[in-house]
Amino acid sequence: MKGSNRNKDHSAEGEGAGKRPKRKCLQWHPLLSKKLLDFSEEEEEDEEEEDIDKVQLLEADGLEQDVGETEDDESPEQRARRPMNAFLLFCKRHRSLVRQEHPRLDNRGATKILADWWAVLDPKEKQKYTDMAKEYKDAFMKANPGYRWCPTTNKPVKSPTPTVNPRKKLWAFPSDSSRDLTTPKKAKTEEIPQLNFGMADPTQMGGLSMLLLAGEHALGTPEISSRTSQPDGPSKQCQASALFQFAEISSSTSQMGGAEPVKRCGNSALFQLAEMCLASEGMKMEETKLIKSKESDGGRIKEMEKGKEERDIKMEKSNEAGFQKEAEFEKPSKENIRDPKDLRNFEELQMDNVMAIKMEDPKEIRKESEDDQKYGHFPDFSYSASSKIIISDVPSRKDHMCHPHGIMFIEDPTTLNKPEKIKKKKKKSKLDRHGNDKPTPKKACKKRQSSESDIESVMYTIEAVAKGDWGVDKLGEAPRKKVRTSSSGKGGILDVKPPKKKVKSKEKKVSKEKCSDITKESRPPDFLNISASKNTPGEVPEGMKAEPLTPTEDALPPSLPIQTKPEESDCHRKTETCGSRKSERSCKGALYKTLVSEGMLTSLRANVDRGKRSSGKGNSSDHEGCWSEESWAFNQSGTSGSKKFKKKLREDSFLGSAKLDEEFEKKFNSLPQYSPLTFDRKCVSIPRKKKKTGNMSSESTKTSKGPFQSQKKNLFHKIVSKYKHKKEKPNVPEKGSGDKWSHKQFFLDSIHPTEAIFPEDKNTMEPAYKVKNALSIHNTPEPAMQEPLVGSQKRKARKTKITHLVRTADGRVSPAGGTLDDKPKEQLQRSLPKVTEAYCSDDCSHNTVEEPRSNTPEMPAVSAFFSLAALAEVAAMENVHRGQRSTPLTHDGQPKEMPQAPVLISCADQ
DNA sequence: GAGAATGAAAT
DNA sequence: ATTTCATTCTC
Repeated sequence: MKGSNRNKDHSAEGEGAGKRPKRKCLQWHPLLSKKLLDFSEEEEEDEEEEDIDKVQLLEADGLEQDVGETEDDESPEQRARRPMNAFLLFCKRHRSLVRQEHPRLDNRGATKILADWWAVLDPKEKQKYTDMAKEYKDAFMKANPGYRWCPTTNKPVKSPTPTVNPRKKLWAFPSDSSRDLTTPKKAKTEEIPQLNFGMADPTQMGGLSMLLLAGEHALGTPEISSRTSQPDGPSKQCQASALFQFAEISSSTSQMGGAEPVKRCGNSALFQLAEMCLASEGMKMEETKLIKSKESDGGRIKEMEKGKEERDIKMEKSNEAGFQKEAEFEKPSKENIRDPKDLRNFEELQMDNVMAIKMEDPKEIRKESEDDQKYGHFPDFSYSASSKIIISDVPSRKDHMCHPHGIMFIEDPTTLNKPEKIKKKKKKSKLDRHGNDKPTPKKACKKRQSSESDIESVMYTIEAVAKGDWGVDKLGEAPRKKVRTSSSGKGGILDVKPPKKKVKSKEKKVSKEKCSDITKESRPPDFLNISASKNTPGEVPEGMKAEPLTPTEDALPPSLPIQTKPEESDCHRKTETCGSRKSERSCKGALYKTLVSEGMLTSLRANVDRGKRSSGKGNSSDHEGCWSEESWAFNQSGTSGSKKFKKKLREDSFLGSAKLDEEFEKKFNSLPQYSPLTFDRKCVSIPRKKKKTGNMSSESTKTSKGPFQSQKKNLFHKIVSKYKHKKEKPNVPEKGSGDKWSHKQFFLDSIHPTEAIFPEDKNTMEPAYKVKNALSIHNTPEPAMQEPLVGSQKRKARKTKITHLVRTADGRVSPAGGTLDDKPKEQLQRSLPKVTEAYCSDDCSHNTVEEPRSNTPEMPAVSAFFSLAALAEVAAMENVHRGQRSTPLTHDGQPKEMPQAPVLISCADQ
């Protein structure tokens, strides 16, 4: 896609100014863009030359502030993109959902919807995003002290053209220094992998490096900067926010690329990532059953150094593998690259790279041993990062993928080497992990699980957890829940750290004991963990089933701890299965982990109980099934839209930015994601409120202003457009959307929200409604007052007006502006609005805790949690609701029911 | 490339 | 107060 862009860039560069330079603010490195492009399209070689050119260009641009912080190198590049604000984060996270819900809508429409959602979003939830944005911004600023937002006036002439590609999502951009290293060259020279390394390190790492810098600043510890003192870093980092950690990771990676890859690799995150990669690869290999498996094992083995039982076994394999490795070293990477399509190839490449690295830099590795200590601290990060990266790569299939992998590998190798010596310190954890890493292939799981089995497994796991069986230990250790909760409560960032530690410990234990096969299984857990970080719960199963490659990876982020137990059991049972594919067990384990991490477990447990009591399994089973399959898709996407996400991953992957993105994403993913349903309802109800205030303010402002007329025009225009959108929407909200959501989204939502899970997901939509109805109580506390002060008043005004535009039950649209209009609506909604709000899955969780604020007489205030009674009510309501739908208000219009009707209406409105 | 949203920063 | 630009991605 962006090839054209690249061309543009070049031309632009040459031509210079162009039309609009994007302003310096954009940080995008021309190099990166070019490189990326090159990679994708052409070969590595070009990159070098281009890079040079780019550099020059950059220099020219450099005038700007640039930031310099980092080394500069390319000051111009330094400019990173300005950090996203809360709203943007929200958009990024939910856009995919919106799109899914409303495929027809174009981005604009989606954006509008997102804006509506945002407007409706509970302050608490908003705050999460705000915090995240702030955190990121802080980190960013630290990293780039000199960074100016954008010099509005200045228009740096040159910069613009180069920046063109920008849109790719890079979060951060690279610190120059890393880039300077330009490891890429090395890579380029010979093997793709190397190139990848180089590429990845400098450019991609840049963002990370920035983060690192920020972290350093924040911490005040030189360590990071020095990198040498990495060991300290971790601990401090831990203290620091997740972003910082990311930064560290990135830095480590960048360093790798640059000067001393090996050492950095040694660093915790990288190391872990490497391990993860290896493990994952190994897993895949095993799946394939081909030689590859051997290789992977060898890689692992090295990592395993710690010398556990597994290690020994692997050693044997490794010997064999090693053989191949050597052979491949020389060229295999290239070949592999060519074949990128095949995942296998990728894996092989990665393996090769790793091996090569090890071979080359054994010395460094030793040095890194020091770093190993660090690992203990950060393992999680690395995992997540690695896992994500891998995923991205896989999906991409393309050569670009290679880059990321290469990077990853590099890190890994170093780490591997280090571990041997270091073992003493904290390796255990790592080792365990390694063992775990091997997790079975997701695919297998999927197939088997396909439907019932998965569900059963899930149920089983849930039950077990509830009982405290294996789950207990895990749970106890498993911080995930905590994390989740914390994340839900706050930002995901903080949460991240704790879990990591736990994971390691767990991992260690588990890994050892398990069989070699187990090792495979163990791997999945890692994935799970990752997923957990993100959000995706049921990933495993799905990944297993179809296109396991990309999806599976995403789906299964690593969650070490949990895996262990399941794996063991699995081992017993299914060593056989293990060979071919993951055993159900493994899947379960992964699932379990995921659940735990997500915080879903608790809710699931509750649901299960309910299900048993109240209705039959059917629901639960369905639910689970749905979960596994559909959830998976979501997982793939990462929390956000699956498809989109994949695409992104691909792009990112080549950029190398993938890592950064991933890192960022983790946190980003930690952010709650809300189901459309919740928003829809809210939108209906809330808008009004806003309208009141908003209208007032907006109107007043408008009137006061001179531009009023122009605004009017705009308004009109917007209204029209909006109306259009709404047209499309209406369908969605009701059933169509519901169906879509039903499983997938619903689950997703439930995931983040932690607590709020609705037992009867099977029907998804319906249940949700029910629940909502039941919950009705809660509701909109804030909305009333909320005034969208923020932003330009104009915008608000517009928005408010727009929002005002609401459809009445009749279906006609009434301009929102009129407060008067609201009345009728309010009356209708009165009952509803509250309910609707309450229903938001996310909100529900919160709400539940809080209490129903608004009490609508009608709806009994259901306590936050659904009791059986509550469920029953909901069910009843739902039935009623349905009835109404089919035939509007057939019943006597009991006051209570009325609310429901409004709800429907609201949906329609949307 | 425009545009749709919000928000933060800079002017 | 106003202008930029951050993200996303169709048209």
